[in-house]
Amino acid sequence: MLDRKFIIENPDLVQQNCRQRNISVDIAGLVALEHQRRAKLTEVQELNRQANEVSKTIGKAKDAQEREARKEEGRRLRDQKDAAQSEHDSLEATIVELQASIPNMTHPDAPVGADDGANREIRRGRAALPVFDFAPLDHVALCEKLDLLDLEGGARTTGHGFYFLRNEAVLLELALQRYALQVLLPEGFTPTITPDMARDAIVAGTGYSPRGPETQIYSIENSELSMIATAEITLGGLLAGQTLDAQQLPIKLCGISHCYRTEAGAHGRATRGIYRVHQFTKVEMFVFTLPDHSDAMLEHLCELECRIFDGLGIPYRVVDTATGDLGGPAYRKYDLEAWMPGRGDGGEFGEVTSTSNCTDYQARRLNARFKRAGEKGTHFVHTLNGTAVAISRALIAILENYQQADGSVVIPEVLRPWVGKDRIEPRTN
RNA sequence: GGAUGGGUGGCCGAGUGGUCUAAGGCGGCGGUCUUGAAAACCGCUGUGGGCGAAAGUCCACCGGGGGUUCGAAUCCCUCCCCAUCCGCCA
Repeated sequence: MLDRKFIIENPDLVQQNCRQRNISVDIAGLVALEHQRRAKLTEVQELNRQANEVSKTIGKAKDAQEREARKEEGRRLRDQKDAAQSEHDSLEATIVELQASIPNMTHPDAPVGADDGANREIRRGRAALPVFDFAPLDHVALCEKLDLLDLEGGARTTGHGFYFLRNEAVLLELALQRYALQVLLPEGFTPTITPDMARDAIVAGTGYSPRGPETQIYSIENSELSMIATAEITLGGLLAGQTLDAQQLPIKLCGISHCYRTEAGAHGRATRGIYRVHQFTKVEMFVFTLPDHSDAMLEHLCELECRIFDGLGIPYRVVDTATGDLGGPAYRKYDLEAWMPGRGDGGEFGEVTSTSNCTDYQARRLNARFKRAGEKGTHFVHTLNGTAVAISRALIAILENYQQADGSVVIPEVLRPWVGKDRIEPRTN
């Protein structure tokens, strides 16, 4: 959520930002409503003040008759106040709804454009695109040969979009988690395993809608809990409502969780295999910083993501996400797209990680603040999140890039200590 | 899941319908005194918001939400959390 004062004071900037981000919001209308609301608030406060004054005189009233007269006056004032208050509250509700639909402001260097076609490639990974002297398979075919994945079983027990991992796929999942931690722990991240469910209020505070037709989130019936779509939700929620000392920042967490996504509205873009699934495991970085430090921290998170994929030896490109393609909370976002030889016709890049600087947009809704010693008042922290490893997609990239002519898949060197072998051989039985 | 007791400012803790404008203490900040420090003494002390050029002033906030009342930290409902005991359980 943007700061309301900022919106009121900079309506043109905000309106222009909305246009660039493909969001239609009537900022002038919001400003007019806010002025009405403030006038109403002043009225409420004045009535409240008068009513409080009357109440104080009742205890000191001389006799029963005066007491009754004062009570009557108090009742009258409170009724007036309640009426004004409910007018105020409905204005407030309208404004909040509008305000929540306004996306974050945008980094001046982010490419301007309507959709992902305007995303700007800013970097390539160290590994070159693989050259195969045979026709490379996609991960579904590879998994079948190597007995790594049971999509039918997933569909039977749970539904389309769920899967069983088997054999070396399981070892790879665990190895990827350990590898990600190995890279992140020396960087000062606190390893964390978070709940896979969160209160709806926390889900909403992080910027996701827990319920409703458009939701990406599974919710638990007869409860106020939802399955998390990313550990960003629980890690961000961890400091909801807290006020930190400035010296405690930055707080760098890396959280391991399962992620559950309904993928509502994505059925038209259904993809083969485990590229788009309802459940996967992810190691997520989440950082709370001082406002001055969030730009540099975003670069750092991006650099860590690159380090992880360079270490895996997977070719990738980094794109600076265009204004029209940014999610609401992001001020700037870098996506890391890995080369997936089995995707599309002769290989395509597919998104494997994403890192965003949400500035104070998420913190405002979460009410996560910091305080500088000796200074009056508090400020909102900045929050950033970034994928260290989303297992299902990393798995696709590894299997497809490391496949060999004989149908085997070589294990990336950095994972071998945890997988315990160099290569996944086709099953012969 | 059941029973009981709790949740009050940065912290401890008093407060069962109206001088609560939340006692008292600790901590912190400023001052007096001192060569310096300590002690002692004096003053200050949270968050959000409205109006105002400012000084200031007003409103809200005692775990969250709702209710009763002219008036709620205090009474009622509900939810959350903590502690202890019991049951169940990997």
